[in-house]
Amino acid sequence: MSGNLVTDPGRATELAEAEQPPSESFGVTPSQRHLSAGQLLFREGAASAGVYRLQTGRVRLFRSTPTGIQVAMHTVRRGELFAEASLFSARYHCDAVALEPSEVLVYPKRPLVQSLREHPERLWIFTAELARRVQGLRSRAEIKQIRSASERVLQFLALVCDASGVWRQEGTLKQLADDIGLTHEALYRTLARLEHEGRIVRLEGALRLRRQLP
Amino acid sequence: MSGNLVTDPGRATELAEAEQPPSESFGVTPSQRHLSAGQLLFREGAASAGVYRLQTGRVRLFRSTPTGIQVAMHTVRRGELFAEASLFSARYHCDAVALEPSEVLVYPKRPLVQSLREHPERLWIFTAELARRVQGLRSRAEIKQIRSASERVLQFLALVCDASGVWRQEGTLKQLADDIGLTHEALYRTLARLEHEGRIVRLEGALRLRRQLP
DNA sequence: CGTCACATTGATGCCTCTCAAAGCTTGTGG
DNA sequence: CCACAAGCTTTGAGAGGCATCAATGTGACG
Repeated sequence: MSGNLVTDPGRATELAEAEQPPSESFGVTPSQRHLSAGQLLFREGAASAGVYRLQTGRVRLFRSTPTGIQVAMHTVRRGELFAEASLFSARYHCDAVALEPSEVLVYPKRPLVQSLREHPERLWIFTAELARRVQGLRSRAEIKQIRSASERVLQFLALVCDASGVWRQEGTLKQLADDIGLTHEALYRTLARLEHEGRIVRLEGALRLRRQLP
Repeated sequence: MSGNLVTDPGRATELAEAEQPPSESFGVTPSQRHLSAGQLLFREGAASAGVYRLQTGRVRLFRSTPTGIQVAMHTVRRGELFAEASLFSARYHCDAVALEPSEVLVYPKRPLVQSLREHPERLWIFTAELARRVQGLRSRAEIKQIRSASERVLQFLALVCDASGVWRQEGTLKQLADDIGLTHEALYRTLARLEHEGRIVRLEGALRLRRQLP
């Protein structure tokens, strides 16, 4: 029944949102936009203009609360789609600010909505990407809930490694530390300890998880 | 263009996934299923049978990793839809186990996919719910990243309170502690301290955030 | 009235953050 | 080709904060 429109993201991609292939344009040709550090992309309450995909740099979503506090909602990662909810709402629900010089793709709202409406199979693909993102966010949240640094690292590796237990790092270990919510010092110490305990092996630009003996 | 199909979830619901109204059936009549504590709902690799909504109890999603470790992917909350990704995949990507006696609604896959395919407006609503969930998960993840217990509580309150700064608690404080990733002791202490410092007011079944003077 | 779960407070210890410093790699410019 | 800067990597010392264990109070419910 599902036929050729079924998209199976596979197992290894769930935490690797940032590594997804350029992916669909959903029938819309996006325009590119450059943001300098500190520049505002959109403001809470403004009419929603579209959906964005971050190509390079970093963008943070803020929300101003009734009591005047600014709450960070999310820090967008490279390759990630954001402000999807603006498709279903007339206005943005948060501010978006570039933390560094950044490049974003803009999918203008009207054409995108029209495209998704007129081509249900595109909407299906869009929905599939959202469902995948929900999965990824859930596992990420679960990982960050773990208190122990070593347990957190081990579970992260278990989740993203391939069949032979190897995880090939994309960026720096410092970035990894940030990803899993540790300071870089804590991560370095933890990796050193785990290797000393024989639970992982450190390779050139990669980590290998060793199967524990019972 | 978007017309009457646009669904605007509003501001206050983003962290309150569990409090969403019974919501759509997406054109499918779900069946109910009871799970006893420890019972397996579905297993990784099994043919995906449908999508679920947890009514009462607790369900946890696990994943067996290549190295044999079990990783907790997510703990489902009351009212939450889960296993949505199974719509786009032939097989489940994780195990689902009831932690307590639980009631789930089952939306069988075939009819649901057919319904969503034949009625794009239902798919649109389904997508909107997913987009909302992405928002909610993001803010929740951001909240949990905050180290300081008092900051975490304050940001949570700032995010979910109404215009007058009041948050009406739905369950127990113990549940709140679990939601925001604190032990209940730490939460009680934090609330006591925040009230003593004059930053919040504790009401009957509610908390009020006091606007800070500059 | 007894049980059970939530609410609250106390004492202790461990773990991670923080600050600090040094080695190492990479890139740039003179 | 060398020197310098910048960022990542690594290790050290100290402290603060939250988890943990423990005990008591309190309210609901049968």
